[in-house]
Amino acid sequence: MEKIKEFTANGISAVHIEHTPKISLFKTFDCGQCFRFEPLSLFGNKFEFGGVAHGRYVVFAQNHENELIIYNSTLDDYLTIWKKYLCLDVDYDKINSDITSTITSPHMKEAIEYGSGIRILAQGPWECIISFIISQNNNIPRIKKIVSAICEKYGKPISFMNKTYYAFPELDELAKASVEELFELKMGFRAKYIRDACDKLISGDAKIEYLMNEPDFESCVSHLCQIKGIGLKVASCALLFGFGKTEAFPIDVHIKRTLDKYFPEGFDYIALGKNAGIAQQYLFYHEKYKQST
DNA sequence: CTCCAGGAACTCC
DNA sequence: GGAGTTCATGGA
Repeated sequence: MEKIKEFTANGISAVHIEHTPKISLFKTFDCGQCFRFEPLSLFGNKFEFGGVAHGRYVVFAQNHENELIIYNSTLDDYLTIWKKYLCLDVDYDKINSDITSTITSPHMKEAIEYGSGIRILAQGPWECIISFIISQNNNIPRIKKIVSAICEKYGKPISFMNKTYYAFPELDELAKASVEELFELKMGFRAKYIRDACDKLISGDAKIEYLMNEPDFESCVSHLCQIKGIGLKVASCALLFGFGKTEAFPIDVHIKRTLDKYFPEGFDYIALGKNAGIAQQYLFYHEKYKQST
């Protein structure tokens, strides 16, 4: 059972939660699902990650896997915003054992153990759509640079400890950008895709509300694929990370590599149902970061 | 120099 | 309907 205390650090309101479900902040913010958090060492904890989410600057910290410290947060913020954002209301132990019993390959088990503690963040739908359009044929450090450039140019400033951060711009803010202005942010051919996403979301050809309410996954994919620059993989990432549609199984170069290498007989992600996205994240993290053959 | 990065559109046959 | 090519950028 969680044990929660509020406190202040350097005049900043904070929350300390003990006995949390297992979570690894390092893996969660290092696994390539989120482009807006950076490692810090401000408050003397073993792991600290700061960034903007839900329109405010926040620092998540921990010293072990069953603990969480949140700076610039009240107890109420934790219960109403951050607990959900960090997916701490979901039973990952059960998900992990369900994955293991569906996919019996030893490699699946190894990937789960290696990625243990990863949580799929509940990020904003709109932010995810744009971020994963940027992600195509791109690498994570440069994706982060481009996304933060977008925020600095079009998002609202947020002040924290004498520094200025920027929120991810709302649709109407980003929609002011011309293709030429976007191109200046070094996103290359993706500029016209961002412009098209803004156009279709403003005109109503594409609707975030539709995606939130439509239960059929394939219908959501088709709906997103109307937008230029969105194919199956980008749509799957947006639906997984931005809409909580965990039946998504995005297949990128790393996943393709790992499926070829360890599952030559095929990988039935449909059989995983709502656990497919979490299994995918374990496989991705293992393939990308574990240094071995 | 070439190759690659959380791909998709375009152009051929 | 598949297979190859192109698209911007920057780091290795």
